[in-house]
Amino acid sequence: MPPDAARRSDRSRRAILVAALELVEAVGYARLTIEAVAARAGVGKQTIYRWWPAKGPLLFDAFIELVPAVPDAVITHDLVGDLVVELRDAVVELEDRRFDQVCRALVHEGRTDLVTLLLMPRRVVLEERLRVAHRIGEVRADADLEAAAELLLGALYQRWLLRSAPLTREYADSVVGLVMRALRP
Amino acid sequence: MPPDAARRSDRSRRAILVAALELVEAVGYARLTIEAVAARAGVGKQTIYRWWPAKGPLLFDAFIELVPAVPDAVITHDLVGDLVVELRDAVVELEDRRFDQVCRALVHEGRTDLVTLLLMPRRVVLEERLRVAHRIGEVRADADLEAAAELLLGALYQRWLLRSAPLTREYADSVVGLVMRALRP
Amino acid sequence: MPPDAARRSDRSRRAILVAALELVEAVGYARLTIEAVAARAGVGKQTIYRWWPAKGPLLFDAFIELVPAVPDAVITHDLVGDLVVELRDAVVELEDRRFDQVCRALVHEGRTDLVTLLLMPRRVVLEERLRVAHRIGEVRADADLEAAAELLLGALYQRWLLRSAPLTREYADSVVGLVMRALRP
Amino acid sequence: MPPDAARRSDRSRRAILVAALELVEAVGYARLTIEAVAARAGVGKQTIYRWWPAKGPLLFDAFIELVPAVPDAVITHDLVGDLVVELRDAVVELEDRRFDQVCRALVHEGRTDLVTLLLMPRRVVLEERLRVAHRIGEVRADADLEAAAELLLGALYQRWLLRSAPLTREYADSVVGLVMRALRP
DNA sequence: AGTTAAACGAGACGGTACGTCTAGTCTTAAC
DNA sequence: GTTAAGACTAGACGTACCGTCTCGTTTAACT
Repeated sequence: MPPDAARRSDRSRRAILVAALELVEAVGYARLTIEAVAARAGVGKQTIYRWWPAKGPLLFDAFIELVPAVPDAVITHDLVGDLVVELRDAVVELEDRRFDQVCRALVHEGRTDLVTLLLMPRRVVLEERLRVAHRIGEVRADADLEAAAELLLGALYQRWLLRSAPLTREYADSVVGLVMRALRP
Repeated sequence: MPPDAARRSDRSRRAILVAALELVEAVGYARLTIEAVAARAGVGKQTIYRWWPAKGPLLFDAFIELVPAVPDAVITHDLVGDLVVELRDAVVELEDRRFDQVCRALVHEGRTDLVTLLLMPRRVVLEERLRVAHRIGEVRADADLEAAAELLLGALYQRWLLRSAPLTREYADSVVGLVMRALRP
Repeated sequence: MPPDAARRSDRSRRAILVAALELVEAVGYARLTIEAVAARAGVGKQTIYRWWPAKGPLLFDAFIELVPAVPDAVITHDLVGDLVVELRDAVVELEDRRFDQVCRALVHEGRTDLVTLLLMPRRVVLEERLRVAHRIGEVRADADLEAAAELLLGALYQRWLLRSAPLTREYADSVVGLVMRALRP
Repeated sequence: MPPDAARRSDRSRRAILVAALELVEAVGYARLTIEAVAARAGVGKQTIYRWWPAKGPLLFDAFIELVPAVPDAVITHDLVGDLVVELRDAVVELEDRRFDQVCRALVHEGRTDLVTLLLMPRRVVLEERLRVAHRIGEVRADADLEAAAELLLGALYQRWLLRSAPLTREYADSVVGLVMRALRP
């Protein structure tokens, strides 16, 4: 029989998500065990296995539920400034241990769906901002805005994942500078 | 006592590396166990633990030893063409299951040193090519070549790791196009 | 609060007892679970736990209620014949899978009270028959009839429980023969 | 691969047997878990599972190894006295908590083979004593000595297993008295 | 050539965590 | 307003690997 979501104990569900998030922050994803989550949540292991197929989705839910979502970017008259703000914000997010641990793990497990849900909002915001700029001629008419947004964030994400160099705010600035050169009319 | 490399059995060493590479290709990094490698190589577990501290370095060695290195890029008079060739080559490399599995795992384990050894050569080649172009004025005098090279590859690496979209040759081309706009005088 | 027997659903009660007996016959006592009984009876587990403290008493009730009691032994003028009939009857009872499973389990759980209720009747019948024989001098005046009855049945019960040898009718006969030698004047 | 008995750690083996016996005495067979045995013995669970298929055989080995075997009965000129001594001895054995728990459990699990190994020695001794008596005419020529030995012990075993009445020394005496009446010429 | 010390194959060991199972209790939706 | 359904806590189950630790057996360098 499949579990009956209607009868689900919200108390247990929340306790599990909280415990999972606390533990992933404390010991990291790799050393986090379902047994420890169950123990800390005061919950039977089966209750976790009943509702989540694996560590990854569990932590995804924990993150989604308990960590506040990124606010929409404000759109001012300063394109470069707005992009810089947005990228710096992304850097801050990547420095959050919980986001870092959960997201890395999902990447590693190939949970593209979940990774996308975590990362996509930033792309959307970036594209929206570029589209506004595009409409008023601040950006080349034939520019591929999607590709540009991907490039902006991709630069950060690559450094973040590969740890090839520190993820500084200056780096974010320089990426914006470089890409803007390619976008300007 | 530290192990005495002089007496090391080359037969066992090679058998281990071959077994490791075959297994990582067959079952992936996560499901690969030292026990399985030892069994397949016809070797005692201790012989592996004696010479490698962990799965990661073992597979790194296996990859380095058994997979042919990428040849240096030729430098022609066609800058865009050369960059495109190099990026397409990188895509081919990322599509090799063994490279993919080993490299992803090293990324995930934070073995930045080893990852760098695997990925850096491409950056170096790219920078060299850009430097030649810079010298002859094909590229803006004030361009940050390091950043540009990182951006070019970063675009690929991010898609590769995040699996956010397919890693096509067309994508490589479009990245070169975009970045070149930022580099031209 | 204690369960209120007045409100008890007789329908559920009977369904539970029937299911329990069918299951114990089908899978044996050890593999019988309360969960399975509840499922087969179309009853909630709690309804079982409300009225029975454990598997043992439940099966005891099931047995008592649904399996016909042993009839009183007929008393003829043939003492040895009567004893033999009675012991052979006991052997038949022990070969009933339901009796065997339930009774063994109760023995193992140390439910002496319930075991006694199941086995005592045979002892009583045997003692009665011996007492008649005693009265008419067929049995030694100073014989301990209780001990004799216990010995007669004990021989069977020990073989039954220990499975040290097959429980045949011949064995029953030989036991009667041996004990009768001790009882005759 | 089957375990290699030659490399077996005697230290662990003994620690396991000791722990098992202590635990079965402390908590009884049913509540004894392999996990607890492993923990108390300071041993990995796998080391138990490697060498024993189940709780039953483990405890059998523990009992056989650590509890002194019953000495052979002395044969004096006093038949009744010798039988009484032997039966009283059996009662003492049955009162040993470890023997009781282990043996009951083996009975319940239907491990007739192991039960036989535990109980048979007493039968053999009894039969030997009766055979001596038979040879010198203390016992009827046509007596079935096997059946007599079984009856003597069966009386005890049945009371022991059924707990139908206390297992006293007086009871042992009275059983000897009754059976002897059947055996005397 | 004989000695000897290290690496070797094998695999048992103490552990950790897995994912599954059953017991017995507690909760909820529906009749 | 009782009951079926079933989710819950608890914890043992038996398995898979971990990384360490002997065992005897090669193997190769130094007498």
